Amino acid sequence: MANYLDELNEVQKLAVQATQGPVMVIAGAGSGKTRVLTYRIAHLINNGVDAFNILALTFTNKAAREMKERIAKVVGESEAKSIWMGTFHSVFARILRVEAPRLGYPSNFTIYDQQDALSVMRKVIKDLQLDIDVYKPKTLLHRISQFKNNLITVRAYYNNPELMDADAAALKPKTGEVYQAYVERCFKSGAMDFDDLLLRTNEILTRFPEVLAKYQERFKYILVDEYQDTNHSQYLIVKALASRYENICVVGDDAQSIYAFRGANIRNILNFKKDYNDAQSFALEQNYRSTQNIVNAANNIIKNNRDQLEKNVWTANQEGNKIPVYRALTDADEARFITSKIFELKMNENFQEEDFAILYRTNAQSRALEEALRKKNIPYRIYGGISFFQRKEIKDLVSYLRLLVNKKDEEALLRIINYPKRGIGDSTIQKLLVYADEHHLSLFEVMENLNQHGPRLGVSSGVIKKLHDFTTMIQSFGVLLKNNNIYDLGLQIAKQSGLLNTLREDETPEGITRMENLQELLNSMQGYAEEQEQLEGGDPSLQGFLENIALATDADNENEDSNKVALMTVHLAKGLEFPVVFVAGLEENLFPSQMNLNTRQELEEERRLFYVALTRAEQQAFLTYSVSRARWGKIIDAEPSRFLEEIDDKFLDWVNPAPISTFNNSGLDESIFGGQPISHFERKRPKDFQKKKLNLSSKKDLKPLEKAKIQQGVSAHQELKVGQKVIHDRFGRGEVKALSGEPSNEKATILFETSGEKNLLLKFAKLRILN
DNA sequence: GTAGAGGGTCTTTTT
DNA sequence: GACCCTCTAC
Repeated sequence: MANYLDELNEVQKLAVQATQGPVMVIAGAGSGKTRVLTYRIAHLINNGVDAFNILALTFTNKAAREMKERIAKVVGESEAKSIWMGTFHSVFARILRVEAPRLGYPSNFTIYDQQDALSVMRKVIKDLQLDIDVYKPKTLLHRISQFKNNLITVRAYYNNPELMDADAAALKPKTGEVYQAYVERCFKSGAMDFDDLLLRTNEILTRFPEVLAKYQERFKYILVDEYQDTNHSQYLIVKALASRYENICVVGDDAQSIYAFRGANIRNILNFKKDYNDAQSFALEQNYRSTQNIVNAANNIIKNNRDQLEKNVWTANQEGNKIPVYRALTDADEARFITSKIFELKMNENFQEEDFAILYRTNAQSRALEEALRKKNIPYRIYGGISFFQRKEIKDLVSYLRLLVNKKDEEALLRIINYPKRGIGDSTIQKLLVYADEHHLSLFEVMENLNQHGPRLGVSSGVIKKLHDFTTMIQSFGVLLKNNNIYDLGLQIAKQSGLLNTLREDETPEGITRMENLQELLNSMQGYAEEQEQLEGGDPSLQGFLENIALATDADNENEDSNKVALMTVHLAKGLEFPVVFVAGLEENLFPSQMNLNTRQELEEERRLFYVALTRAEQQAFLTYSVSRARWGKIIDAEPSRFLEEIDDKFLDWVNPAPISTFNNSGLDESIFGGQPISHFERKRPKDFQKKKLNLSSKKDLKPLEKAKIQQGVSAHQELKVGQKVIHDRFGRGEVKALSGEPSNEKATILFETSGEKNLLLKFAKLRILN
């Protein structure tokens, strides 16, 4: 147990041993960051620091859990348990359970997720009678999130002419009113959204010095992982808590800051030394994860960014293979390539499914990949997307539970008041809402006192009865809550509310899945209760369970140790590593995203994202792009990502630069650009062509021309002649027997030596001509 | 009060 | 192609 220091290199060791005062660790990709954090905490404890005085903030729940396990191995289970370790959101939610009443929130406040927040926002905009096309709920929610993350409260907003002018200029002069109404509505429901968890923590630490002092004393040693991704609100919390003892250690990598859209401020890490003059800093530069080729290629990419701290990531690992770059014709083709590579590597090199990850920029890209994986019977798991707890059937049952914990939770109530159907329709609900508002009551308070309020609602006695029945049912669940564990409670609610029956009636495959999901939720309730009961200081309560799932992410779902290919966005892959990584969809407007091309900062973030993607790979990386892709249900053209050209060709292996049957897109008027036929040249010297083309693409004004070349450059008619010998990836050698079809849809009849005669669509068949 | 059809919008990433 | 909203018919 004492020899953990021997497992560290010199710099790592110094970072672990510098226990006092502010410390910054800049940790390059794969440089053993987690190891340093883990051993640093262990080292603190071994040197007499009370585990109880340590606060460690991580980016995901999973990271916290894993670190805790590793620490337990060094210092023992019971010590490790006392450390406060978790995400900002979960740690401060826990603190707010105690402290939030100071701000008028109930201690059993609900945590509104994105869906809830969106739904509140829609109602707010409707209430204020604003044009929903101008006041877009999502946009406003994002704007308000920015306000909150910068500690701009409603009042601060109204005191800030610049912000108000900006919103007025954006034709949204009522933004302040929306903000205010949104905040009030959440408050009335006893609910906090994600940003509130940080904002309200800040508010409490600022307004109540005695509370601040309490937590400063408690958290004498603070560690923050992924510091480059903290936002201003998080930054201020850390700063306040650390200001007494200044035993703060931040770990991160500016090159991996990828959450600006969520308010992350890369300046926090860039300016750490200004915040703490006497800060020691350490740079971990040796990469233990990846091959030289991967590390070098990644360095090629990131050096194009202007805003960054000096560092030189290197590795002593073996050189490794070059990184294949595959040019696909369609997204399906891309998926096919990836899956066949997986298949091949599994067969030939003894890889397991779990050794592979397929990373992409947007969740929507998973579809084509899934289809291809299913076709080849390769087990996979998708991370992210719609998480389990966001599913309708799950949220329905959870809403019953939420209402039990917090009767003011309006989102929950409105979701279930008429689901399953019990004849309480929109007009009734509207009347209830208006009445509750006028009398400053919550909806449920009105419903609990129907004797008093019922006659004044202006609804029929039949409806009153229905409302009464619903209220009685909820109250009876409240009784169950007192006498049962949460699993039994959940089961009873599912039965008595009619949810279970409604789902059972639906015998479609989707319906059956929903049923299974509900069962899964109940299982997880049981699992949670059992686990927490065994845990010292555990919280087996319903409230604890709800908080847990509100802040859970998909990646946290430790779904047994199944052997599956992982599919996820690059964002989700941060902090993970895989022997073989595919980065798919390396196309302009996709990666980098078209939304992030407006400023240098945005583009640099996309570049960091690509850097993160590539550095996930240990032994082998593959990069793929497609010249056409289905988006918005339409097929659109695509050009290779500018990031590909940023990597030196000596690290890359262009797999199939120019198949003769180029995708021929008819959407663009080819006559505009004219066209010298360049196809001949392309085919003979594919690599040069690639290079040239990519270089061209960096010059903006040449883009249209370059595009035109891709589209009409290599017409199959120019290339293919009857009698020509060709080779096909799957069918092998053959001879062209006939050509037919429109220019955009040409077909060739080819007699293959082994597979017989085939009729192939040239835009999909990858043929090479044999001379 | 409900169900189903049709039409418009949207997707970049997430605690 | 998914989702949400609105409209229409019962």
